[in-house]
Amino acid sequence: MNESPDYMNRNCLNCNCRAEMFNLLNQEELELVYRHKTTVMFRKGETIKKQGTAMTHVISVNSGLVKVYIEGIDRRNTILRIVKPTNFIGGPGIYLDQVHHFSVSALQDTRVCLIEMQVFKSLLDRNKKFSEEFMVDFSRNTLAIYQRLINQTQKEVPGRMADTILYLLENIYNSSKFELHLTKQDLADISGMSKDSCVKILREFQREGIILQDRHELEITDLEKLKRISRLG
DNA sequence: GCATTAACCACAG
DNA sequence: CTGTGGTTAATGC
Repeated sequence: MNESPDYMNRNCLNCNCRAEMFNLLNQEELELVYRHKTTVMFRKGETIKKQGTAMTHVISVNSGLVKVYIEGIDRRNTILRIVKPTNFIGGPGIYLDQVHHFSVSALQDTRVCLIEMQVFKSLLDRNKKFSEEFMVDFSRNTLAIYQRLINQTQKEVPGRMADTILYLLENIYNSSKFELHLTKQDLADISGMSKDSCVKILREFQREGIILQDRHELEITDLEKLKRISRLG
């Protein structure tokens, strides 16, 4: 093995797996990123960042899939978002207290770039367009969390699960049939319900012909009905 | 009260 | 990890 993988040699300038906001940096700025980042491979299940630790880096997801989640009371987790390539993971710690307020772990083998936070901040400081795009990304994520807060507090279990399936369909997999990288516990942690309720409601959806579960594959067979359940709560 | 919902628990595959 | 059934506590007629 004399050859290092392609991504090790590539500088950030030509990289096609960087998060979109980095497109707004010029050559000099991208070289700065290149000098202050490391590219790391994580195996499925590994923890990429741990809630409560010092926030030394921000993350750009190159390949794979990760979950961003809060470790709550009594081993209960709440998944904030699923992040696919090529997206960015920052967080309130950047400007607040330099601490990770959530954990990040790999749902499948995943490659990420870890960019030194001080360098990232200096880029936000010197490049207005870049900083604006960062704000847009941050705001979008915030809005999505607001939406989910409403869904979870004002809908019952079927509506919550319908929302979760629609979220995966529209934001992550973009296909009515996909290999699910999440466990039932993960689905419960996104939907704000117990694992038991999650299993039961998915069975119920299957009985009603809304979805088809086959091992780790999930197919949505009646999208209209799913949307109706989401609407009615 | 009574019915429904969903979490909790124990346990089997 | 996934699925099932019984129990229980909260909520809404």
